[in-house]
Amino acid sequence: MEIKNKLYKNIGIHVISTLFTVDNGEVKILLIRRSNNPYNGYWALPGGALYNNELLLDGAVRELREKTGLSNISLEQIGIFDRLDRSNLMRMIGISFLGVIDIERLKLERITNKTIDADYFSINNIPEELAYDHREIIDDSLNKLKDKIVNSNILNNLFPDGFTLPELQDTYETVLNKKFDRRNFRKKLLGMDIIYDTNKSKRFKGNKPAKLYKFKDEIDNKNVF
Amino acid sequence: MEIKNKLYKNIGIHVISTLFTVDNGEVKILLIRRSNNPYNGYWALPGGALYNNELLLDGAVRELREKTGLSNISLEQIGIFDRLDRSNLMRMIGISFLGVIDIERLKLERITNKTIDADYFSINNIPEELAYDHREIIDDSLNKLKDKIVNSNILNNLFPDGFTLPELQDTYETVLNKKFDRRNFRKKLLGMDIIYDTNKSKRFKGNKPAKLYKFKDEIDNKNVF
DNA sequence: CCAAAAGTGTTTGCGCTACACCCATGC
DNA sequence: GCATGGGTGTAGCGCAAACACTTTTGG
Repeated sequence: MEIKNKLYKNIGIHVISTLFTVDNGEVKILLIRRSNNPYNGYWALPGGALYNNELLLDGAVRELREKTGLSNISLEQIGIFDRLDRSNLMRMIGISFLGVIDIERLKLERITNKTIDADYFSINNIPEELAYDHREIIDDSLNKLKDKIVNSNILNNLFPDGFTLPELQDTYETVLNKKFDRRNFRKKLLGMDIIYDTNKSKRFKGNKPAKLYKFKDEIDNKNVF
Repeated sequence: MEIKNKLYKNIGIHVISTLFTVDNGEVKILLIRRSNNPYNGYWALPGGALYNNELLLDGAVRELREKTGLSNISLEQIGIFDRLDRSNLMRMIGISFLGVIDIERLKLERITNKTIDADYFSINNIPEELAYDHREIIDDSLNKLKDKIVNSNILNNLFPDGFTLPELQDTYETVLNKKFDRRNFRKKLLGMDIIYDTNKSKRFKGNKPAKLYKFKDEIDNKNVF
């Protein structure tokens, strides 16, 4: 059976990822510089067109790998962007994804991947003009990130070896832009049955070592804040 | 500029709506019976293919009108379904919408619209075999509905003239499948600054009239339960 | 022994829960 | 005046917020 109606043709899907890290008291995201048209030379979120034989998540993962060299990133679908003029090539529906990665890996990948310019930017210092509607996607993704960190274990991706409670508290404070009492924070996290002790500890320069924790696999339906 | 890569062609978008009502202690949804292939004769959610020159929400509204005669329905985008075999015609990405409507309107439309068979079904008594992945979409939509009723004013659509607090409580109890204490329910709702008195009241057969309330326009960031 | 950050308990107040009686209306 | 469902107040409990000192380590 052949599609006749022209109104049903020439639609495509963009899969676009916002990869967050938290570093030095700032939320940062990964951007790449586009090397072809449209928006040649503009900074943009990593992403591209979905193949007609691939799942959305697979497409997002593939595009992230092709554009940045990063693999083994856990992404989640979070938004849809459908403005008619998103792309001037043909009608493109944008489907956005969110991921979290530790800063060390982000730095490393930025250097080793030669094929395209890539860098990470503080959320408060993003280039003025981004490709497509990526500025809008970033704003939406940041809001979704704020939800995710309080009701999922997504922050495990920021701390591959586990986090100390002070580190975790700093992360919450940075992303949510809010301060917490240290004792209440510990009590809450330890009392919620959502993290576990890895029996390892971490030492910063010159003081008492702190225990390393990780989020449990299943913490759904629990809200940290 | 012409799209060359075949992998970028032959993708389409389905916009699909789940329209909920609550009636007689049951959650019900609107289904239509398909009158052409694929899935000819199957019950299905109202929906269809997006045009390449229309917004997703506009497409969902249009399809709902074309398939059921219903207009002036407020819909919200809530999910994405991307299985490769969703449709055998071509690759179709399903984008789902949710709406709430009062039972009287649903009954009326079902009768007046002659062009296609339509009916509403209790969520506990849905036809075994639905078209496409619509069973999956319904299950997802019901979960989203449970979220929406506790943190948005979506239930205004179920009560166009306002609701009495006992009516509202019944609705919550039906959808969430949970019981609440009447006094605590009233205290909570009245104390949250999310509903207002319409200065009208409603009388059921033979007893004290109850005040009619409506949700305020902006109740974001407040969770009823 | 000093600096720096980790770790720990108690008190207070507020919001949620549990619970029983009076009120307005139609018939 | 009675049946039906609407409307109201209070006491106890558990969770969250506020708050300051001790411990461990490296230098």
